[in-house]
Amino acid sequence: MEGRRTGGMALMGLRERQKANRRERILEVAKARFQTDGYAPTTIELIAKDADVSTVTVYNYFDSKAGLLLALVSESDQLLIRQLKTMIAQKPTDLIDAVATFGQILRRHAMRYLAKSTWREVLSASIQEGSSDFGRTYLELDRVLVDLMRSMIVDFQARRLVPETVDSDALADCLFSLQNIRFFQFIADDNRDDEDIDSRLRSDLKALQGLFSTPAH
Amino acid sequence: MEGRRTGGMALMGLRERQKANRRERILEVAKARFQTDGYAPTTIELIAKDADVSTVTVYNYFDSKAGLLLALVSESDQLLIRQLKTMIAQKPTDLIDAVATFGQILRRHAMRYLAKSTWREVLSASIQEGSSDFGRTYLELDRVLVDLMRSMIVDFQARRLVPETVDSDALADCLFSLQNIRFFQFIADDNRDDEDIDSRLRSDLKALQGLFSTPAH
DNA sequence: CCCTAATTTTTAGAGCATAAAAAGTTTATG
DNA sequence: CATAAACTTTTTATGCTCTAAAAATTAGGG
Repeated sequence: MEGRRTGGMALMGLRERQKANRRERILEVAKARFQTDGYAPTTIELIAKDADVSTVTVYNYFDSKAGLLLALVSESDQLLIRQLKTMIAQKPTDLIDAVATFGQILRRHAMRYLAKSTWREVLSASIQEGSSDFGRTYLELDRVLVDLMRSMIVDFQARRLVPETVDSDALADCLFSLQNIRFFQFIADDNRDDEDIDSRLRSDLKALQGLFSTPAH
Repeated sequence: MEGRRTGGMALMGLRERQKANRRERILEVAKARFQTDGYAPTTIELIAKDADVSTVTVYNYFDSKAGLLLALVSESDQLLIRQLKTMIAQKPTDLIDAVATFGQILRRHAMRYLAKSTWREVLSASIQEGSSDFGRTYLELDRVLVDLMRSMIVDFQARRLVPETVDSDALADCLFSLQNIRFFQFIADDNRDDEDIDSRLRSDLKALQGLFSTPAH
């Protein structure tokens, strides 16, 4: 999956090495341009010129401008995953807090990497190109994050802080999804800040707790 | 809000009438083309020719191709809202069932209107153009749907089927959001059918019930 | 009936994206 | 080591979305 680290580049033939080089050069200049000039003002032609390739080559590597962006984003996975694992390893005792923190780590990571307007392009593209190669790569990240959420829940269950009768798969998927749609809303609106979404997510969970804590009927 | 019914068209001057006519003509031919030929193959030039205006006029009225699509979608609101109100008026006794039905009505309405691939464009555009005029119009629909969900919850509370201590605003927003992200997933994947999502939504709610029904710790 | 203000059309151009042919390299083979 | 084969990249051409400006049209008031 993540085998694009160039550690073993010496083993590759020249052709492969050049290919990896071009790919990395394109990603590098694209990232720099997107961060400084923004997504829309950065033209493929400019990226191609910076990376010293033709515009068509950029398309050969990344299918589309949005595909290039998605490739860029999925490169930042590792750091995010590490941060989330660290949080889980600290054995939080309150699930609501833990889910809220999970969301917060995601949002802060996202903001450190790209501007909201650029993230709108990412989310937009991930829906549109869900069946293309690059769309799938992005969806893969979601799968990994759900897995992390599940491992966290299983850990809560092991400590008897969550009933063992609960389906951890379903709960992980559900809690991640809830967190994810709040992330969407965070990205969609420039005026929504981190705290805003944090309290929203907490009141979501409080409301659900209130709904189910007194067995209905 | 919904004052674009042309009932009072006789009161308008000729200029206004022509404008309304052009607008409706464009929407009409666009809808027909999107439904028969699909979104991508339908060019603005073709729509303009069908509606007997210039291509630039289409842009004057709807900003973009996606904006035209969003305008089209928000015209189908009324029927959807009526269907949801009918369901709520039937006083369902199980909240989980009711939320699942809510989602089902939404999905079936959507599928009656446009193909999944076209809906992907809609969702994609609604994120991207969240701050533009047409983006706001679409977000407005979400607000109306959350209101419906809230009225349903308040009704449950009046019948003592949901604790009155629960914040109905927060719960409505949360349950709608959960339903909404499952709608997103329904649209994103051509291979996901209605039942698939229905059971997913139900297991979401079951999992949450299981989480909170035994007060943790 | 003419003027003006609003609206549409024309025109030109930038940028994204794709397809096919041409040119250039790398790798494999004798 | 030269040459052929395989693979990439570049060139070239084209279609579409979208914007901006000037030019043409047309409704409505005096």
